[in-house]
Amino acid sequence: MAKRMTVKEKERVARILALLDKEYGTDYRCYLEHDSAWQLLIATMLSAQCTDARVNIVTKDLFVKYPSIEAFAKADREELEQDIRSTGFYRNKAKNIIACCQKLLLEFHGEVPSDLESLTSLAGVGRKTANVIRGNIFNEPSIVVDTHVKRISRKLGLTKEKDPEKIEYDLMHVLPKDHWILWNIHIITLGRTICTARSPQCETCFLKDECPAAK
DNA sequence: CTCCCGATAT
DNA sequence: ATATCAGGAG
Repeated sequence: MAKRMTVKEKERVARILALLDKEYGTDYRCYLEHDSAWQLLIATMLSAQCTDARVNIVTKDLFVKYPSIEAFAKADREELEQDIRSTGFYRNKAKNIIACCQKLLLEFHGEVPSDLESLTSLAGVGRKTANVIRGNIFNEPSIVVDTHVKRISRKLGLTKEKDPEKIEYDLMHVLPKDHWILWNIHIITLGRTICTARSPQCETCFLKDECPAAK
């Protein structure tokens, strides 16, 4: 995406946002169930290459068995691996969760930090997971580039990049700040229902008139 | 770039 | 059978 948007492109983006707001509302609802910052952090770590529905099934029991950061920090690695097995990548995820929680206790007083640098210094926490925490827990305007945001932002012509960090910067220029957090939720909702990766339903999509890929 | 990996839809 | 799922690290 060019650094400067034309007036017409700004208007198109505004129409897209209005259509999304109209269809899905502007209430922010996180798809990963949690009742604390550290729970959302672990749920998001588990969500790598896994559906949010599966993560919610696993975390329902997981957060009963491990009710605190301390519990995860001293967890038996092989036992935790089995507890989270169905989310995939379970060896990496178990190792990362334990190391992450140990570091939270040792270096962050058991509190989930709010800045990008601290968050991404935690094992298994990359830019995407860090931005989920910043947006959801701390209400910091942040763009989360996951598989749906990547695919659909490119389809809509809002970026031509493939690198998530470059996509993030493009979207920061294209989207008004008050829609940064909402963009993820709306695009994920769209991506799970209409604009799926395997068989997008362009004919019935409410964005088809604004989407270059629908023609 | 590769590897990690089970569950599900197509 | 294969592509895909709220990615991250080496």
